[in-house]
Amino acid sequence: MNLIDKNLMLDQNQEDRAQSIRDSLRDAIIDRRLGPGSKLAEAEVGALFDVSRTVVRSALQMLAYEGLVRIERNRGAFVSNPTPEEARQVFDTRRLIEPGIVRAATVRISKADIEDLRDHLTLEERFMNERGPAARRAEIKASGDFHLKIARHSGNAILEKFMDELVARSSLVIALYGRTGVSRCGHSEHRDLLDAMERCDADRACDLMLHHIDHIEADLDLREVAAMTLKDALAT
Amino acid sequence: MNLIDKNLMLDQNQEDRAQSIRDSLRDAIIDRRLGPGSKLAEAEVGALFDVSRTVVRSALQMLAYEGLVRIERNRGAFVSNPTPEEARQVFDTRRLIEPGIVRAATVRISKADIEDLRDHLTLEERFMNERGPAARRAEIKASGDFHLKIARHSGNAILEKFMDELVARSSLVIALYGRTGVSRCGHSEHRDLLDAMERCDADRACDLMLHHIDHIEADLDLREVAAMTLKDALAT
DNA sequence: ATTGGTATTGTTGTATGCAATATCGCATGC
DNA sequence: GCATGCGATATTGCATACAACAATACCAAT
Repeated sequence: MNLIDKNLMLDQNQEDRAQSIRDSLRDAIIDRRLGPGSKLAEAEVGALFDVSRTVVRSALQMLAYEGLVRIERNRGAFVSNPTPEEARQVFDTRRLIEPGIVRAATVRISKADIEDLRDHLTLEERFMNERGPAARRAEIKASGDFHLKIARHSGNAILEKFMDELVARSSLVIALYGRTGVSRCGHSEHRDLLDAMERCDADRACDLMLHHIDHIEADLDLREVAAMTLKDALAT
Repeated sequence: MNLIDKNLMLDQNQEDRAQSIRDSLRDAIIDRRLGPGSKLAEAEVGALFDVSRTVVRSALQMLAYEGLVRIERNRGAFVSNPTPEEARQVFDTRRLIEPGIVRAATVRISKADIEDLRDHLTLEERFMNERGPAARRAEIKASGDFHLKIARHSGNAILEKFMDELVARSSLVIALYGRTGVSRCGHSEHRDLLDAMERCDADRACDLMLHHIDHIEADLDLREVAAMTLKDALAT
């Protein structure tokens, strides 16, 4: 018993600071408090979190690996601005894997977890009915979280990680190319999806998920964005 | 440990050194020159590549992010040894995304690229007919590369990255749980797959890919491995 | 012989210093 | 007025120093 207690204590005490900085930055990017292109200076971030640049660097590299941040040598880290092509790839990938996730989750999810998701939906709807940019951000965040919660019930940690990345990148894409900011129909679609899952109708749930992703993408305006620097233009 | 390719290092003069160290370690893990559980001490790796621990640390963190290395706080980095459950998740995920990759690649691939893949197949077969552990390693590496090359023709960089991770993790899994080391039927299956792609028969290609993945997984012995330390046993 | 405790050694986590590189401001020339 | 060149400034890349922690060796006691 001494062994176990000790291990638990250590686990709780030692929270990884780089990890928590990563999470904070990640949330800020997904919430659009940090827009695409924003500079993330090591010293500045370090001062905010009261850590050295070493730790900040580590956090930035994680974000770079999942594509939320672009690191340019000797220039620093910037919040990514995905091209329309990258945006398409994000949604193509989601179309490929989310139906499988929904199928797995439909089989495994419990009644209690369905209830939890229903609570989440009412939260989404509350944000939907509020006005203002803060509510808009909360709405987008909650909408992504719905997809992540489903992934968490797929029983597959790898798929879960992939979805983390895809949902985060989707948020960036919507920030850049979204027309209405978030599609109006999104939430009734979430509800229909959940209903199908509750009925254990996996085929229907997959179908709804596919159309849902299509609708999210249809709300984007993926024409090449105008203001491109010469440098970026030549980089392609 | 003879991991270093001096020529490669010289090529990368100004390029990102951490990246090239990551690639070298990655190859060594995939090639099983570094077996699951091996300790990767920062100072040791740094001495081999003639860089400071800072750079090594960055490389190790990348590998940890893609699941090839496990970093334990204050203890260091070790080559992962995936559990049977993780192994199943790797193959479940491959079953989910590789058919889509093959479908996309079948549409987009050119005649010349098909030829290139055919050359790759003859290489695989050569390794298959050789004896000895070096040939075995080369065979496994080439087999994974076949899947990666197809992913590279999907036209989707995100899927490509996901496949990089999945193929690397598969190699680890096969190293741990493989019976014959590499399935005998694998290469004729590769050839059949390529034939279907050449005929632009995407449905057939998807089907072949699914069965191919099943066959790889069927060659594994995923019963719980015996020798578990008490510490690991309590960690679950 | 085994357990428990303590000193020693080695390794990792983080901060910081220095060199290399990019960025910005300013002056100069056209 | 605008562009160009140059020096000052700021920021990153990397190595290293030191602190914190874990692993090991060693010794004493039962």
